[in-house]
Amino acid sequence: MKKLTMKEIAKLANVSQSTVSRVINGKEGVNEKLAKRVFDVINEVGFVPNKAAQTLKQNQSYIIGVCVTETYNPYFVELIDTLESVARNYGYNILLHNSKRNPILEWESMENFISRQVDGIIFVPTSDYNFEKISKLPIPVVSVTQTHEEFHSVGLDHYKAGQLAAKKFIYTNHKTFGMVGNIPDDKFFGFRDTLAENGFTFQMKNYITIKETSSNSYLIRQDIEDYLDRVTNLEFTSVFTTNDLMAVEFVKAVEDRGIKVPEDISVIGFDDTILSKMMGISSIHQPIEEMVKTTMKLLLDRIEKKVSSKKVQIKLEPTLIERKSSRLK
Amino acid sequence: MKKLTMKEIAKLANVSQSTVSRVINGKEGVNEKLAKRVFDVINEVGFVPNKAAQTLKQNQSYIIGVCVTETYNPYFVELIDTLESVARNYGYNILLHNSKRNPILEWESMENFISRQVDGIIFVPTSDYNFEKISKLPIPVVSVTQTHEEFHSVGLDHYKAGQLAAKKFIYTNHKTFGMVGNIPDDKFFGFRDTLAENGFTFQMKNYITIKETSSNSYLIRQDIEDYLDRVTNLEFTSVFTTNDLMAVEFVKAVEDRGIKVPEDISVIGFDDTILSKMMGISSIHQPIEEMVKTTMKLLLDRIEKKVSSKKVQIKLEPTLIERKSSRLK
DNA sequence: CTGTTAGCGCTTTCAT
DNA sequence: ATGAAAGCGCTAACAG
Repeated sequence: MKKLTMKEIAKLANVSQSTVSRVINGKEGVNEKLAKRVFDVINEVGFVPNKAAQTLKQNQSYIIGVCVTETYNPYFVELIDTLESVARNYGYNILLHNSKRNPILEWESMENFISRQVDGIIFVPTSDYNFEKISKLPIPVVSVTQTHEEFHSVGLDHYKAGQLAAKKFIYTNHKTFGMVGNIPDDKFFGFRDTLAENGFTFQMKNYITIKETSSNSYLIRQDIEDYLDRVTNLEFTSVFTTNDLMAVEFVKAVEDRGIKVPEDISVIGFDDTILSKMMGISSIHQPIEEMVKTTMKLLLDRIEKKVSSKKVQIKLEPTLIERKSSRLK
Repeated sequence: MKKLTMKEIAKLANVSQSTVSRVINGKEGVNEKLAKRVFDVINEVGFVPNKAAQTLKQNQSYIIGVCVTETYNPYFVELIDTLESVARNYGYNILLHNSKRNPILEWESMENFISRQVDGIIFVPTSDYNFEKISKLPIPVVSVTQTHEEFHSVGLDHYKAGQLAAKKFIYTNHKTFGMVGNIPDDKFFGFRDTLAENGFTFQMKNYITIKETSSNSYLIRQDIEDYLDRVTNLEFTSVFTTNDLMAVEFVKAVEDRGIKVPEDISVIGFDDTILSKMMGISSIHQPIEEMVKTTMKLLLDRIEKKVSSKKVQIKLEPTLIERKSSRLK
């Protein structure tokens, strides 16, 4: 195979270059015989048109820029995979970047996207550091996973997810509650508020903080061990974690210390990934397929119909998948 | 932010468009004052050059096409992530495709890569179905993970990996051996041959076949359960699995039937992913970083220096990471 | 040192 | 119905 241009195809088929273009793009009104001759040549030599030239000419690349914050958590991998499939069905390719929770890299990715002429951007924000700049980008942007007022966005209702976990623990007769997470977020507020509404108070000393920089199992485990070393014994019988990685490491850490799950403590994770499935840990399910389809539709509507209007936020419903890590107290 | 062109920057800075180009590309011999004026305008308005135009003009896109076969196995995710990091350090972006083990999709991806003017391709083959066509592509191609004579390729030495597992089992006094995998491959041959060299014969009835289409934990588990239902009791005390997903599902399946790991049976997995780490399963380690760096260097050498020559295969050394799933019989 | 100009491969208008 | 020609944004050869 050699790299070919339409000009050369035109010569081989003995037609003009614009005719080749018409044939390839299925424009009406090309003589059937000519069209066939062109197709034959194309198939024979394996010609594919140069998308850089098409992009330049049409001012549209059929690429969507996707920027995630990490891939260590299988949740994001499933998200990316689904995005790729759905985008492909619409005739788009994905340009994938990983900001690694670094706002500098995040902005670099955005510049790269613009530079590559992507038609739209789907991203998981690192923080609000670049919010203003990103919201001023000259192409449609949708943030995914969590909703933000600054963007079109679709995400799970994290507040409700917290409520769901709290309610489950309360209904199964737990009286003391813990959480594992980074800095308190909507999941925490939902959890805490629901406890409060039911006459319980969340004790901040039962919040196990995982450092923002603890991005893998080993580091998460360290943070949990540090907590466990400090408190000597756990003052709660139920715990809700911010993602499945934390749930897994929490379960392993306490079991190593002779505390039984779920006999001594109930655990509910978050994301419902392969990890919680494998380990039999209860988890809040993320409807990834629905989330991605909604996201893509939102984005393509802005790209194709140029619907701009005001920012829309779409919150999806969490559901709890019960496994063997949680039970009646 | 608005989409801008060099022409508009030129007007704003009151210079010619080629001067803007020179400044952006750091060419020598531009008056400092002019350069500063141009930079100021660029920074003020946030201009980034149109890469589609650059690609068209320079016939080089600084994109590398990457096509993997799946992302359900965390091994591939780590591979992709590392590829992205290393490529970025060299100034390249990654265009990611997933063939899902489907040769039709694989070839579509290759055509897309050519169409997008990627400078080179790194891929994990689905099968040998497209080998001939892919080896004729007009740009450098490297296959990764396993070596193939048809391509420049870098991969682990799978035969040696099989040897390693077999030796471990033999040295720890096992007398009966099993394997879990798709159709027999180099890992199997290394395993079987090493047993033979030590006076053992691998019994094919101890080979648990996982269907090629069983691409997730649930399906793998089904295949294992089918086998277990059929044989009533296991005729081996040691088993080597083709990847960590299989190892995990095997361990869970037998433990559900009251067989203890490692007391009753020793298990060695493959890939040394987060899964085996989490579950404490011994596994053959893949040196991903080394593999990716080697791959990228091989590819960039062909891209930049146009070193063509004959195909080179690079095989990396496997190592065994011992955890608690294997022990002395 | 800087500006003018041609041309990368394509789509699309215009002319025939 | 088909071809000729302009132009997308950029780089680089050429001219001054």
